[in-house]
This record gives sequence, structure tokens and C-alpha cells, in this order.
Amino acid sequence: MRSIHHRVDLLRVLAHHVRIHILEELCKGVKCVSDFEEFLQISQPNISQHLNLLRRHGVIDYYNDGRLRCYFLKDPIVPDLLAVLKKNYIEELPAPACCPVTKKGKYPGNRRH
Amino acid sequence: MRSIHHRVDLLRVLAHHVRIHILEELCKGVKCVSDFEEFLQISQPNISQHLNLLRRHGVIDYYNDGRLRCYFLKDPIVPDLLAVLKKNYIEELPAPACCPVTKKGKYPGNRRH
DNA sequence: CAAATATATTCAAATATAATAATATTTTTA
DNA sequence: TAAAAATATTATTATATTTGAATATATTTG
Repeated sequence: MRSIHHRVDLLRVLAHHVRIHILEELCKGVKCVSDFEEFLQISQPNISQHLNLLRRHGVIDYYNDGRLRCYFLKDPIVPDLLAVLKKNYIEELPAPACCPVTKKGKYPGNRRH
Repeated sequence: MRSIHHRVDLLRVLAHHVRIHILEELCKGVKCVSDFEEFLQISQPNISQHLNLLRRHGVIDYYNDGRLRCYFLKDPIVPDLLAVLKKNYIEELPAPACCPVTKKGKYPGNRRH
């Protein structure tokens, strides 16, 4: 079982527009580097850098097919995470009833609020 | 409905050990700054900075109670996200059957694999 | 085997993020 | 109203991330 600490490190790797876009596409299926070039408006070396970062962190992997390098999704947290990112939340969480007590605070004075 | 772009920005804000710890505690209930000082091993000003960042991004909010400032969770994505981070995944995603076709690649030559 | 194609690597520059240190603000209490 | 308590702000320094440019590698094709 991966520790929360490890998962936060993973989160930092995923929290980037380009890498999220890459992962969204990989959720649909295998893609080679030049497939990514079609929709990512960044240079090929930069795409390779992002792919390499994701791979080093075990998020994706690849196999070679001729001179194409075919990337696919490996870490099962990715679809779940993307689902949460895309989920439509209607309301904010309810504000706490006034005034619950913090650990510190059974506040002694007259409270102004 | 928040765009995926906006959500990735949010993800970047959340992807930090201290801030995740803060949010885990806020899931349990309202906390004032000195409550956080008890378990976060960082300076009070630094705690305030993290809280301020989270608030600027609409993740949390606060009310004042005397001289205590009581923070609470506001964005409903947080519990869902923490649940995914803590979820226990047994296996990797299945590697794709050999060899699905990338957009680019109905590869013409003899494939080495 | 040379040229072409697909992709990767490395280094440096630019930028963003985080922590520290010092100080300020606000509210309460004596 | 001065001191204490709780928290915030600002500027500076340190560190990490991101991109760009140039170049390298691997594989296939002719």
C-alpha cells in the first residue's frame, strides 16, 4: 500500500496541464509520440521530457513498435483522479454551524465574530 | 461547471505535503491556526502562508472567533480527492494487447518489438 | 550502408515555488 | 490603555520546475 506521502509526490507530477492532457488521451488508448504532437502545441523534445517524467514515476510505460514508441497508462489511480477532476460539483461544502469549538478554542472572552 | 484547466490549477495548489495535511485535518472539522501548529512542524508564518494560498483559491475559508481564526473546508472536491489519494490499488492497469494501432502507426516495416 | 524517420538526452536559461526572518496587525485581557 | 496572544504580511533567499536549443540515438528504408 502506497503511503499518502508517496501519493502527494505523485500528485505533484500529475499537476501540470500538459501531463494531464497526455493522461486524458492515454485513457482512451495507446499513443505514440507523434500522436501527441498533433494536439499538444509544444516541441517534440518537450513532449518526450513530460513522457519521461511520467514514466520515471511509474504512471505510464511504453513498448517499441518499429520506430514508434507506444505509450500506455500503467497507474490505476489516473482514471479515478481524472474522474474527480471532471466531476461537476453543484455546491460548496456547508459552512460549519456557528461556532464549533477548535481544539484550542473554548474561547474565554466576549466574542465579536 | 469548472473547466478542466481551472481544476489543474487547483490540483497544483493542493499538491503539497503540508497543504494536504492541512486539508486532511480540516476534513475532520474546523481548526484555528494554533491547532495546526500542534502537528505541522513548520513556523506559524509559513502555516499562515499555506492557509492563505488555499483560501485565495477557494479551497477553504474562515470566520473569526475572538482572536482565533477558524478555518473550514469549502471546496467539495477535497474529500473526493483525498479519498482517491488514500485508495488502495492492488494492480497496475493491464498492459495493452500487443500491438494495438496508434493513430500514426499502421507501421509498414517489419516490427521488431 | 547512407539517408530518413521517430524519439530521446543534455545543458542552460527562465520562471515559479517554498521557506526564512523580521515585523505588523488585530483582538483581548489586566 | 498597555501588554499579551493569535495571526498575517512582506521582503529576501533558496530551491525546484519548466522550457528551449542543440544534439544524439535507434530503427527502417532504399
